[in-house]
Amino acid sequence: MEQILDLIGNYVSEAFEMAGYDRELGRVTVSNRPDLCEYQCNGAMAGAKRYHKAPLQIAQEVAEHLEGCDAFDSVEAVKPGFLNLTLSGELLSGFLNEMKDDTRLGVPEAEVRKKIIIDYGGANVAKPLHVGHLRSAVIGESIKRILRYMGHETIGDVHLGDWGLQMGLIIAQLRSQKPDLVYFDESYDGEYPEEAPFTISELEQIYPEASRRSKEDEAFRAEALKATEQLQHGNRGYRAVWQHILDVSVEDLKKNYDSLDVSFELWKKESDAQPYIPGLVEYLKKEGYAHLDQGALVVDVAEESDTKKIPPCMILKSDGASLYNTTDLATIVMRMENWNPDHIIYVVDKRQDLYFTQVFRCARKTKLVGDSTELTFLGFGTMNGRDGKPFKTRDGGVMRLEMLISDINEEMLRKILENHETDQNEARDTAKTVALSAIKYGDLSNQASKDYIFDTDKFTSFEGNTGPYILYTMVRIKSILRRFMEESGLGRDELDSLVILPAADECEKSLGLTLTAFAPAVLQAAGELAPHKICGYIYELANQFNHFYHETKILTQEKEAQKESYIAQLSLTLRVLECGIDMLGFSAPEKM
RNA sequence: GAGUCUGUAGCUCAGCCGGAUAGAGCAACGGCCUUCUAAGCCGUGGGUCGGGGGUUCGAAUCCCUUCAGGCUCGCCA
Repeated sequence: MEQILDLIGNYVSEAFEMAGYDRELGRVTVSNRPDLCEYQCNGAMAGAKRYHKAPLQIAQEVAEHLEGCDAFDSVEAVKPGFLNLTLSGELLSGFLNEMKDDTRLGVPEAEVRKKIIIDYGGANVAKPLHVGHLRSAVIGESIKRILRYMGHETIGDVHLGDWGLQMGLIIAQLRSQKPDLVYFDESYDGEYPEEAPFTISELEQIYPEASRRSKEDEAFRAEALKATEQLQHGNRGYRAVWQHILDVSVEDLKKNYDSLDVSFELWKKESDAQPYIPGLVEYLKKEGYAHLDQGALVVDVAEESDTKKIPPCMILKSDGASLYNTTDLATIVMRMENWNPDHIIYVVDKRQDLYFTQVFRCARKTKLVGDSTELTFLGFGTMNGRDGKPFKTRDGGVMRLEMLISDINEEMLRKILENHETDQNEARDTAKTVALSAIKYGDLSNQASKDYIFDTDKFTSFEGNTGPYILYTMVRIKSILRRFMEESGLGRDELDSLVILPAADECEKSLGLTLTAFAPAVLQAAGELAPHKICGYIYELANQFNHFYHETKILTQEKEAQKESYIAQLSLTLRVLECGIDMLGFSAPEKM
């Protein structure tokens, strides 16, 4: 369906044309002075120079042509040359009725359906998720959902870190702790046990211990390096241990991501890209893209327009070993070969900006990706504590994501039980739902690229611009709709066949106008990969509803048609909110 | 040192591809629950948009400069 601004703009453009001006000047925007009008057109001022006329005069001429136009209740040409527009109630209600009958709620589908891989999560095997992983998961999931709503084919890939020295460290450490395990018996040639020789919590202790040890124990470090190499060259026992590490970790990671309502279509790993490396290196050498520099194999990626020197993209270290760059390039090769995406989006810490610039340039220069494939680095800022420094536990350690979530869950449960007498189990479920909204909304309502302060007190206080406020608003609507359905006998879907009448008063009209702004908000969020635009919109809509709710008696409305109109509008409001929070990655409870 | 990002109310943030009186939330203060969930609504106070130039009819927004802070700058990921 048509966008509201286009719909209005057509009338105004028509008027510009009739008055003898370029119809392009008739572009309409939402008013930034709601006290004066609902929509505005600044075209008269933009065209003043071109037509050597006072802007106000142009505006007046255009206004004359709009006189009697039934799309507007009023059209005014004012001061410098603004055209102030107030929509007619009929046009608005007509639009809303069309919107509620549209399964897409008025949001146009992307003109070209693209295949988009979103690389987010950033999890590593054998290491617990910590708060630093929160942003990538939450933002990536939301981006994926927004793009999916736009009609794109989206593929989320967790791109697990399961390769390199970290694996060797774990194996070496395990070997020194439990040397008797069959995996370390080189003469053993039977089947290895199905059961892993460690639990996830043991595994999570092994890595930090190994990491610490490698820094002070040279011999141990050498051992770990050797183990890494042997693993990569197919040592049977090490492979089996590695597989156990993977299995145990992935199971645990899935559990954690589940609790965040974050899911991945692909659980590809760095190791999956390794087979592509030899061919990649060969190709880069053969085509003359790569050359040796200080013993390392590199591809130059500097460009003339650079404002500073961009270092070359390193393919192989001087000792011949591959590195992160190599794996990332190989992953691109793998993705192109298997999925041939139109777009790959990396949701990664913004500190990796320069690094990804190198990788992207390299991939493009060496034609690993074609011109039709877009590569985007979506860098996010650091999640800080209230002191403005990276978020830590009270004693200064790295906080596990699990802890953060359970802290917020508990706090939320406490508040729910404090406010209402409810069933414990029900309250627990509700608390989880609300807590998730608090965490996700708290993150997503900030611009992704900026650092933000994760203030536990603020997020759990759920007042103002927070996830819980949005959910509370939705619960209020659900409650009204539930009662209406009980008394009318109508089902949830049937509510949407009720007709929305022209607004009876100002606050109802405001709500309606805000509803029409859904599509532009989604389009902007999708275009800019900016979930915070969805948050901003949803918050505004929740505000408008709460205002309307306060002013209007809905269920006790005597005129049946009016009541039904209210209900239809509330139902639409709820659907928009549900759609919005779904794009953010959380959902609303029935009660709270 | 170079590059880059950020600087908006006491605090946390929107607004930034130029438009009318710079917006929210928190905190402070004052109202509103016999009536659809008060986790709500309404109101008051609070800003030289870091500073200085410039472009423009018009600048928080664009350009230059300056100050302050963060981050990055080839064999880590």
